[in-house]
Amino acid sequence: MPTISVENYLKAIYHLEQQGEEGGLVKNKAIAEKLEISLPSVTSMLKSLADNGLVVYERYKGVKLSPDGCSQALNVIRKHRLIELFLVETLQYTWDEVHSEAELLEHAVSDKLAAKIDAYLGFPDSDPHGDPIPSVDGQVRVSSAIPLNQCSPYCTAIIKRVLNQSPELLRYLKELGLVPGSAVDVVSVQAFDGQMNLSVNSTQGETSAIITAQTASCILVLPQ
Amino acid sequence: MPTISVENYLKAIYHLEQQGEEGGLVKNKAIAEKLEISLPSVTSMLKSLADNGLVVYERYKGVKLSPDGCSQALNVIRKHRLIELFLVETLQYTWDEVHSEAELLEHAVSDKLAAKIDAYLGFPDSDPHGDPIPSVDGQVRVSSAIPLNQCSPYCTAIIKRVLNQSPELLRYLKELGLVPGSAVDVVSVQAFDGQMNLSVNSTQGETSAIITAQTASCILVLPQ
DNA sequence: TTAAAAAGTTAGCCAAAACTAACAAGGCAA
DNA sequence: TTGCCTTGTTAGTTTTGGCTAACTTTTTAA
Repeated sequence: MPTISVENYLKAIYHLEQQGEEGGLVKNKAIAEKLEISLPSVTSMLKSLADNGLVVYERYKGVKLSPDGCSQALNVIRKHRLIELFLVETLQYTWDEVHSEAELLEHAVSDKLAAKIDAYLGFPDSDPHGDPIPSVDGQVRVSSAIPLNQCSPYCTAIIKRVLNQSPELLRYLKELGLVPGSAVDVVSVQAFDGQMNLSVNSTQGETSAIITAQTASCILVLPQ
Repeated sequence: MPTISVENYLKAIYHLEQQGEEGGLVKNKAIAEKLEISLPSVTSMLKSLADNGLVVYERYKGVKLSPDGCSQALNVIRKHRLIELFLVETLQYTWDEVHSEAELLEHAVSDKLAAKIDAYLGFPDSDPHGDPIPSVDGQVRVSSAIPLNQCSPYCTAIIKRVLNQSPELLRYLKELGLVPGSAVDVVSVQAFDGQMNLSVNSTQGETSAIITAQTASCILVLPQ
């Protein structure tokens, strides 16, 4: 069984692979920053992961997950997301609280418990942030959702996912009704800084919101 | 925050203090056996725990928990038992499966999560085995229940607790209806080996069971 | 093209928590 | 009381996974 530390590295590498360009290696620096660990520590861990066949490591270039490493990463991410949804569904956690709890629990939940949670929740597609829940065999549903800041005025779209785990941001978005499932109309976009004026149709009714391009880039939507 | 290893030592010392005589020190050997760890490892950890004020350690004699160590032990045990009950209540775990899951999860559950589980379960007194759940401030309800093997023929009693986490034994007892809440009548006791012939009144109805004195000693009952 | 900055590596260190081997203390039986 | 067996301790090693300091490679910008 991999250690907690190994699981965290695999998860970090997986996430960084997702956000980097197709086929590119993940840089050591990026891992160091994500895990808040020194660069030499990363180098030494990558060697060890490579020795164990979990990553393919090219000196001075970076790493990518091996098939084995990828499936282990997905198993942890699966648990993380199942836990998040479970905490919201059963214990009335809010979507800004669950990430940090899941970050600890993901390493202590057995495959059996994950399967029970999955069944209890009715085999859900995604967690409270809209992040897809990998299946037991490592399949991840892909989505064609795009960042909201790429939408033009008069565009109408449904929010599918929020790519940020900051509790402050999540509380702010919830306040504005900007949560998965809500519909947004792009009323206008500031030419010079991309600030967006939105009309939001959420469970809280019809409201309006003004957010920065930066914030909008974390919100993935499916234009209608 | 204490490490998982430290939490396990504190928990083991607590349990051994409970089963030893009042005021006696817990022997290093007992800890080593309980945690399946070598004696020198125990010695060195006890020194470290003593340095951190978690135990009072007397060389060559043994240890006892300090007030601080005791409250930390109880906090872990509280989480363990809440998790056990939660798994049974929400995810249809059986009482023989929960101990090993809780053994891992107890170190990853935050105080906040424990409090939410506690509230969700309606502030329960005890876990599925009848073990008392310590309160947040470290209070443990005491019970006057006695081992079933100390009961005489014609005695009628209610099962309060089972002092054993072996899945095999637990499945066997469940089969016989010997679970907390069931009523037992002692029909007869073998003079030479203490084997007990019981009449059991459980949710499965009226049945009979023959168990060894050893097994009976794990079953705590309140005579009526 | 080249020098400086950034990123990556190596070497060496530390702490936690395990281990074995060897020695010391304590307790029981003859 | 003595001697042996059990228990406990010390000393020294290992593994994991961090760290800093110093050096090397790669990238970037002048």
